[in-house]
Amino acid sequence: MATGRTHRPATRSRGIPEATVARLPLYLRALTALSERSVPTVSSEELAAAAGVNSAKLRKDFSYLGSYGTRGVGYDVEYLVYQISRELGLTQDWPVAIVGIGNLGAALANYGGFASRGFRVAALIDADPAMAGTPVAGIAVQHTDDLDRIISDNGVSIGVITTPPGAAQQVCDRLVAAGVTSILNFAPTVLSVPDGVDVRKVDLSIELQILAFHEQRKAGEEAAADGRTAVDPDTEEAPPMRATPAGRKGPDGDMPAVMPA
Amino acid sequence: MATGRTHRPATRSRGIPEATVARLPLYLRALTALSERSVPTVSSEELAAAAGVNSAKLRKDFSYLGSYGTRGVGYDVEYLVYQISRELGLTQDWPVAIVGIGNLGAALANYGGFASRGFRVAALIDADPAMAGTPVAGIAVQHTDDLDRIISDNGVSIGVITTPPGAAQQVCDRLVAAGVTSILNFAPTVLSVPDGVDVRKVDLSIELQILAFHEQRKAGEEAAADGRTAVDPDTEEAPPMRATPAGRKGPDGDMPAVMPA
DNA sequence: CTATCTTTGTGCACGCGTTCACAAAGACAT
DNA sequence: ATGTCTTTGTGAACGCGTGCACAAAGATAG
Repeated sequence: MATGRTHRPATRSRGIPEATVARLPLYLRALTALSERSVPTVSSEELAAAAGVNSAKLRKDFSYLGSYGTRGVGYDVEYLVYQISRELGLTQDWPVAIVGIGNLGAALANYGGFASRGFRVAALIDADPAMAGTPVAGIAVQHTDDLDRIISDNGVSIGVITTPPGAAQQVCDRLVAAGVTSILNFAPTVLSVPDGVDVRKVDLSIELQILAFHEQRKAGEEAAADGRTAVDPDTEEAPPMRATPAGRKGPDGDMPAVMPA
Repeated sequence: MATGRTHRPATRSRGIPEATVARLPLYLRALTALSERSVPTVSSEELAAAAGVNSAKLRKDFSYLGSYGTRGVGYDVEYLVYQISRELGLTQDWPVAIVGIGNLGAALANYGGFASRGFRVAALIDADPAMAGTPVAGIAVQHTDDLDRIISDNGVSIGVITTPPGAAQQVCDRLVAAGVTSILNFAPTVLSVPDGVDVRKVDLSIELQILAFHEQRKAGEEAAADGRTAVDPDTEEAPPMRATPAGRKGPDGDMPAVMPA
């Protein structure tokens, strides 16, 4: 830039769209790969392809961070890596606590991708007294009773919940009370938290159900296109009408057969 | 290639918005809980609260499925459970194959929430010959060489990828070639697939980075509100200017120090 | 049957995010 | 210096999703 404009356009900094924030890690990953291959610069077109997004979208996203590109050339890889890292807050250390060391919790503790970007598994917490002291991924599991102290002592502000659904809200409350203000929830439960606390949820079951919806739709369309009997759910109707006013579902649990008058 | 076609107006079927589809599993979960408590009917207000959404949004979502409520009363729980299950395609069996039986893959195989809704782990596949035959979650792991046959024999149309990032695209290609049309990707990679194949990604690292962004922002605002030195990233500037035109990042891997003229 | 009360279903307006399309900016060659 | 060529940065239009607010529908009571 001619005038070396490194200053924010006033209130612009607070206005990074959420959708853009969600894509920054994607760009960062692609840029890191380029960096490792010692590629000095990339065009928006190339980077967009690597990140799997539209190039116009990418340019607009970067424009929110400031103008870090050079027209006619592209973006400097190393510089962008730094800028995005800084914007995402990855230049600092983020101690993370995982609560609920079952199959999933243990897998996450062992997951390499975790530590790779400034996130450090600072503590593993479980409600089972028998697990206390057991090392998982090289870290001794601690008991829930000490949750408060553990969070405080380690300065944890990001908590990961991998408990059974029944315990999630309670654990969440305790984490928040202890000072955690960001939560990544793997339990299939809707967590309620006070203002100022961010919750992001990862739900395998929901993802699969969304895929199933599209899968079913594809199957229906395909059958229709083949001239065969459509399997389209809207055509297939024949829903279960009322059985008995007090009818309950069977022990199976998922195939009801009741409907109001 | 990725340019794809433009003649796909998002959701084409009976016009159920994608955002609505993503919420249906949420409603279903809340409804199932009510069903287990033998609650006969719910109002949109109650159900919305249980699902953590706005009641108007919920009503509008349901309106896309048809009018299944009764004014002045609410919705019949059992009936709604069935309607949503049917719409999502959960009344049928979905055999799922998990490829990459490491920490995460094994955890998923053991995850109970998987089988709970019509999804059945039909096969576990791994590239390590030493794992072949080893039972995980009661299922013998099979070798990647037989991927094609395994998918076909079990009629798998949904695949879950939990391999290291380097192998993900290759595994994806093989799954698609074998007939899989829906993929749930846990590997931190952008998968490219032909039209007609749906991919959903679950990325722990990205979720954490998004949380870190907001966490950093909160910390900055709080500091500013306290009248102390702001930690606002845009104020903190002092970016790394050019080092040497050929300067590369250190072995550490994340703190570059280069910038173009 | 009429009146009142509850709750659904939806028309409408608004805001966010995406995409197009192009002018401006800079590199590079002559 | 001038011209050409490449690529960024962004104004503007568009479409989707959200939430308000209310009329219509039905239950319920008298």
